[in-house]
Amino acid sequence: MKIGELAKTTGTKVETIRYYEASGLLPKPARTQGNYRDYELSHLERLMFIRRSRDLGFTLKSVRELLTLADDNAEPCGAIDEVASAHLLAVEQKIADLTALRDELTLMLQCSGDGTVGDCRIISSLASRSLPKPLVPQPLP
Amino acid sequence: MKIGELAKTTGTKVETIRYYEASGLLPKPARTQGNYRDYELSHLERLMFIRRSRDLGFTLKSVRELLTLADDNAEPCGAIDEVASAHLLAVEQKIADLTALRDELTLMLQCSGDGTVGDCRIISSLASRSLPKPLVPQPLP
DNA sequence: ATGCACCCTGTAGTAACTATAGGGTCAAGC
DNA sequence: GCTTGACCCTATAGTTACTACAGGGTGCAT
Repeated sequence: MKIGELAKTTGTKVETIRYYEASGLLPKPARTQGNYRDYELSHLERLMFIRRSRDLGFTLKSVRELLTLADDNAEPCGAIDEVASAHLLAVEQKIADLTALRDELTLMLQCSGDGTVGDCRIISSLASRSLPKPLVPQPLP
Repeated sequence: MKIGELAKTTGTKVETIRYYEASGLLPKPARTQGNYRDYELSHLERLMFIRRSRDLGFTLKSVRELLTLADDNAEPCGAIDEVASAHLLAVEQKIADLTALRDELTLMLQCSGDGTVGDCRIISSLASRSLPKPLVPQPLP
């Protein structure tokens, strides 16, 4: 299997596959007469694992860890659980952070774009540490 | 005001301030006899604006845009509103993506047992299950 | 024999910093 | 007058996870 086929099958870019090989995530495949990479099923499976882990937001460092653990079939499952749990926690923290951020942005945006920059609430809200005065509906001048 | 003081006041690292100057976000300040940067109040205000925007998740590209718009006091507020709204939308998308991701991770972790890697459900879930859609496609703009 | 799609290596670029190396400045204390 | 230490300077390289060339080789059909 040539690299282009592997790329298409796994939905990965050719350059990315070569990058994974260079960083030691994917073992070097055999080469054809013409120096083309020649992949086996095992490469396909490993690449799928990597892609799926990446889709779930694991860093390459974590993927490397997971692969090492997965390679040792006798290893207790706990270590893997730990990596995954830590990641879940990080994701939950990120969601909390972004939700707080969204709320603040929403508040900031309650001013509509009728006036000019001189009295724009968004700008003043960005300029000062705290949000501007609460929005009170006012008749346009 | 020397760079260290500015850094402390705004909660920014000294290197970051120099980086902002190098990338044109913060105007070059005057220099003292000994070639130290000498900042004014205007620099402090501009840096606060930048930091606050960054805290809200705006990219430096967006911050640059906001600063340009904010500098022109006659500019209608609409353009600023647009930048902020687009960002809010991106944040909301990111939250949705991460939430889906969290659910999948949670599901994956429910299968965790006390066996060994050989029959670890997390590993097999990483190895074979495919996602319906890319969950975390792009970083925030 | 020529076109084309594919493959190769190697390098540099992306975002937004952070971290070093190797030096200069300044005020205080002896 | 000299040293110590805290601060400052520039320039360069490293971080993450790729992506994009440049400049060339291979394989197959026409």
